[in-house]
Amino acid sequence: MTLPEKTVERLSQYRQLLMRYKYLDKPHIFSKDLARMLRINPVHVRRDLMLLGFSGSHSKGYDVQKLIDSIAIKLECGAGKNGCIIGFGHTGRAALEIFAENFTPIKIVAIFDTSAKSVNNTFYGTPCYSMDKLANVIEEKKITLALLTEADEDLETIKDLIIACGIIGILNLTHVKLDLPGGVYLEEFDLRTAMIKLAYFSTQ
Amino acid sequence: MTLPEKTVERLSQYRQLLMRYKYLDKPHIFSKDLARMLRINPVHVRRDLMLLGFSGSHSKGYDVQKLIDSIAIKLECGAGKNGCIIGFGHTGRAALEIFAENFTPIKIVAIFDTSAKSVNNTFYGTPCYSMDKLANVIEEKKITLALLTEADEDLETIKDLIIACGIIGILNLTHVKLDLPGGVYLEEFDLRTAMIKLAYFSTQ
DNA sequence: TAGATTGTTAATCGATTAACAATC
DNA sequence: TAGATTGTTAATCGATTAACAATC
Repeated sequence: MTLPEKTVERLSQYRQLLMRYKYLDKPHIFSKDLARMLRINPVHVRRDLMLLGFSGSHSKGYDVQKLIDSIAIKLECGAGKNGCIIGFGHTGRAALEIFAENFTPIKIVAIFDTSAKSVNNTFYGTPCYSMDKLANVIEEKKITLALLTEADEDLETIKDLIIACGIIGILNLTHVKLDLPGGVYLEEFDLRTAMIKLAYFSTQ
Repeated sequence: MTLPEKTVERLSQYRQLLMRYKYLDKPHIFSKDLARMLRINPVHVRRDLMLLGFSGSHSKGYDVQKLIDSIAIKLECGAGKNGCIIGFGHTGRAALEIFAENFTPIKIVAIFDTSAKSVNNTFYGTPCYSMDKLANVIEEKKITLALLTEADEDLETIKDLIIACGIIGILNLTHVKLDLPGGVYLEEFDLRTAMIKLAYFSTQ
């Protein structure tokens, strides 16, 4: 049974937060404390954990380590997935830093770029390939997720190519709208649109 | 009357798209064509424009130039707003590039960073200041929007300071959750969470 | 008139939250 | 028992979309 989108978002955040919390050596946590740290409603926490199928205790709250494990099992589906970064400008570099410095269930195993300066070098241990290696590397390394940033090449062409090679999830950080076949999941974020929303709602 | 969030997002995208479309010298456009280019439902377009108070013609569709102007007036509230970037790592640089290369109603007029390499230089014409200038520059340049990226300093302290100086909209690109007083609008994007969502839903 | 399009309402769907029973 | 918390249902709210009248 598939979890709602927002529940998945929050579960991922509960886990991130609890990973740090557990060093406080408190073995249990109440929904209201978890909620306060994430600035959300405690009912959200309890409902999300109910959907996860995780139970707490009326007197002690939720077992921190068990909850971390339970979320990990559900979200990681047992094993980490391989991802790649396409386009190695500032956005691509920012993304790589985040994945290099933090434990996440996704492992970035390849970078693709057109610039001669980057190609054939490694960054945080991740090799950068030229664009014409896209198909080969994605297939060889069994990469299923792609983080798409502004690249010099035509995005539609890149998109068709990577989907043909086995990419089933794309995070599109460019301003270009992509037309995807069924079976490929898309997540998008457009900085420009976010700022315009901000400008509008901050003065309402 | 305040527009729904999603309508504001789409209006901003209609405008971006039409700015390019108008060079095709087609003075009018139908809702279905606009919708197809943005991969959305034509009803969305018509409903959004209804909420904007913009009318089309049954035979010709919508006047492109008039629609661009009408969205601009609504979203820009008459004048561009000043924004700043706090933290000038890769994320901050990626953002600056986007705002330098594209016309948007938001003008980035200051960058703040701790690194001696960046401070006192200008990037795409935008000056970079040291963090201790935050309060002064925000007040002097009448900056109301802030784009927050990972910085060395404590984010809670920065947040309290900039709100006291007049910031009313924050785009938080860090993984830290911010607690904001009423009257300050918040927009957030967390790359890690987005990738985890992608990993989960791409295999459902 | 027939066909295509706009404009608008009502139905549907998902996310949030109020309410409250059950439990410790 | 009283008080606090979990677990769950039902109500509410916002976003999407189906349906259709009005218009060219």
